[in-house]
Amino acid sequence: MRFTLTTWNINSVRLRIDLVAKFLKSARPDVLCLQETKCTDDAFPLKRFKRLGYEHVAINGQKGYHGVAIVSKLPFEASDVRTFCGKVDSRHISVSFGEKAGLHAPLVLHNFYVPAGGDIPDPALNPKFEHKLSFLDEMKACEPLHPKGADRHVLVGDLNVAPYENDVWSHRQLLNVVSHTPVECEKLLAVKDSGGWIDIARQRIPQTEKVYTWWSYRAADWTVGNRGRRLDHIWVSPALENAVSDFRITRDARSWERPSDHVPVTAALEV
DNA sequence: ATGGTCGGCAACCGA
Repeated sequence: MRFTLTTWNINSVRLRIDLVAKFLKSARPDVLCLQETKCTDDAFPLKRFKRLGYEHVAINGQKGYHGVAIVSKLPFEASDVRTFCGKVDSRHISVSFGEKAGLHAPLVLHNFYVPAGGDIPDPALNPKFEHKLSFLDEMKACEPLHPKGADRHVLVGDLNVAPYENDVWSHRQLLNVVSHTPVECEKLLAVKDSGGWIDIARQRIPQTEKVYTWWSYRAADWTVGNRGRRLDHIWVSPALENAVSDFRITRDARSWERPSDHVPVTAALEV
């Protein structure tokens, strides 16, 4: 069975619901993981998703900030929410798929929105950067993010870190810019390695090739110089390493009308 | 070298 999923930081699901609909009508992933929905659960545009054929929805929203959701054509067995760093921020939601979705074995999907970390890359001066580093440390220590041998787990989201040299437009110029500083890159890779996760973008695209999923709003023309970063990730557990049959970044979405600064990232898994 | 733009929500905060 082919299982397709997309992760997309939508930067307000209510404002951009028409863009989401446009994407879903064309790409038709089984599952869409959203970050920065920026609304409470009762304000989430449920009906619109249901009309689009995404009847199964798990939401962890909050007013004005953050917020994550998983919308799906396939039914879940269960969903769960975790908190990090002793805050109530809505930055995680997970669901499990199984028999109801037609799967012969369970598949667990985690959707994360890691703190951006503010501007100053010094945890002593910037509490937001300190929060980001602590969040990554807690992810590393989080037992459910350590899949065992045959576990079929997927972790996606806006992880707000571009860990490798060619995940940013200029490694040299971004070394001291939050999202690509050595300390946070090391911590993100420690999360990945502690769970044995496989970063499927880099499984499928050579490390020598530039790959981006985000382009800043702070440029008159985002295409000039192609100054992007790879902040959005899809990781799979070792049991799914050979199950990945497709990976794509919908770069066009950055030029849609009133776009998010992030674009959809999609994978297909043979499960 | 610096500042540049968004969205939420109604003055700035977070990104």
